Amino acid sequence: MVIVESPAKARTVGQILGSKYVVAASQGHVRDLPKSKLGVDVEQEFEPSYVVMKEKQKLLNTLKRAGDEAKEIYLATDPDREGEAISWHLLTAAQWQNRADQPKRVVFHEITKRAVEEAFQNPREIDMQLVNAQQARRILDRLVGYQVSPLLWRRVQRGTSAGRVQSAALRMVVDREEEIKAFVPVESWTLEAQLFRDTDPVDKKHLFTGVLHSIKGGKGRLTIDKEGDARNYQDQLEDAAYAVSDVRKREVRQRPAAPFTTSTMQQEAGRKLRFTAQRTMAVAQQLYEGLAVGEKGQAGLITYMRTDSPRASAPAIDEAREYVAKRYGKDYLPEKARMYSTRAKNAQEAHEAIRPTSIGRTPDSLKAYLSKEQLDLYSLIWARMLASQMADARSESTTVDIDAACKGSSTVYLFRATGSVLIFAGFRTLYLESRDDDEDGEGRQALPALAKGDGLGCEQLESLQHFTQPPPKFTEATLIKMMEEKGIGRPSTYAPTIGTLTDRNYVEKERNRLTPTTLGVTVSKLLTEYFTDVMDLDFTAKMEE
DNA sequence: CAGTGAGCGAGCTTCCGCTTGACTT
Repeated sequence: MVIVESPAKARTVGQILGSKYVVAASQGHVRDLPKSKLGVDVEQEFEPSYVVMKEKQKLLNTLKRAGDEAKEIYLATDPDREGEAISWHLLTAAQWQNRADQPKRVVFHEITKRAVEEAFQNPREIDMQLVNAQQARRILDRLVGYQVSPLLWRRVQRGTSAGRVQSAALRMVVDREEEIKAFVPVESWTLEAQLFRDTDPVDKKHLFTGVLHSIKGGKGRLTIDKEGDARNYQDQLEDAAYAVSDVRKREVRQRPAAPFTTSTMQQEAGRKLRFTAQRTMAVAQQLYEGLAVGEKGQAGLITYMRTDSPRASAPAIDEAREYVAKRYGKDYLPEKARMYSTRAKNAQEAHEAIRPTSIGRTPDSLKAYLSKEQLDLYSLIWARMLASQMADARSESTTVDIDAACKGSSTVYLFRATGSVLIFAGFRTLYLESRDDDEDGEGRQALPALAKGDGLGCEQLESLQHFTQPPPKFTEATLIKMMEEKGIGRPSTYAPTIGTLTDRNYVEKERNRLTPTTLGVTVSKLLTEYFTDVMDLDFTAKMEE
């Protein structure tokens, strides 16, 4: 008998191993600390007392019976800290440690025939160091959560809660709100000239924008704080003579984004599809478990959706590259396969990236079988994976320096115009990651072909007022991104944690922006004052160490 | 004897991370 965590995974592994094996799923943890009391004896070396989870009792009985009948037992839970602990709990709860034939631990990071077979050729014992690390994590979370929360019931109101992850996330939202409130906008001005080549007709098509950059021969960029200064420059530049003094071009390459992890998928589905993190996960779960597609029956459409790894398996990369070559041609295929690695803190990389189980299953071919939500998310996952193995996009970026010689004085000002033209779309043909800030960025304009010495005309010169902007409020997407960066929470908890913050009435969501409530601010302030260590954003990172 | 109110004790809220399914709307 082989035990994995997820039923869908059990099906796939079962197909790989064949009929001599029974593959069953534990459906996550089967034992935990008791719900109604602390369950940790602080006086006795923090001894935990575990109980079988109520909803898992029947399942555990079934697993135990099947295991007792089996010739051999393989514990094939996920290859991470929690998975190791699940194996140990299964072994202990089913009392298999007394068997003549000890259960063996096997691990694989991808569900391919090769990886699974290799795992079964290299079984090992349960790694108690890893199990103990999990127990420490569990006990610590319980101590913080179950001892600090009651304090809030007494001091603030009943039903409130605190915890290592939720309180750190709450603090980020509260701190951000404070930054926004304390923000003092700083005024600045720019001078923008609408220019044209003096051999061109003066119409909208031939105009381009140059921005006052510096005084020729002076050092550093000109900064203009006040309207009066801007007007002064504008007066000096009245009827100035403009001419190109320098043209610089360089090629800019843009690389595709890595295949999805849970965090990046939640962010991107939030931005592009307006899904909440919870919605994204529910739909992804449906795609993972598979749907009746065509005549082949049930098929898992994507790999596992709770992962912190952007790495795709070698066969999946090969398949994507073949598809790119065939559909887009050789120009769109990088010479070597692209490899991606995680930047996230505390990543355990137990699973692959989130990708289609078969690139050949195009979104178009699934249209008839999927709901709109399923199809939208699948299309995103499919395109993201394929694009990750496509060639860079290449643009030519041009910087033009323009002399503006003032009439009636010897002063020459330097204007600068920047432009960018896409030369080769590469992966952008298929997929472009959206950004959190809406601004498209300057310098995207297409410039006319300019050369040193070209005379220019100025159609219009205007002074523009600007203010520095406060940091933006968090959205679900940006909060999840920040949590992952700081190593707060795990793929399985990003969405539920945001749920907790809203359930507790700590934050409110309005037009996708997260704002702390009075209650949220009160709780965060109180915790920060009295539990500085727990509220320290580095607490989790330090715990990992 | 019925109604009222003070006083006391028991039970409840709560964590994070792994998983799906039962249940409600």
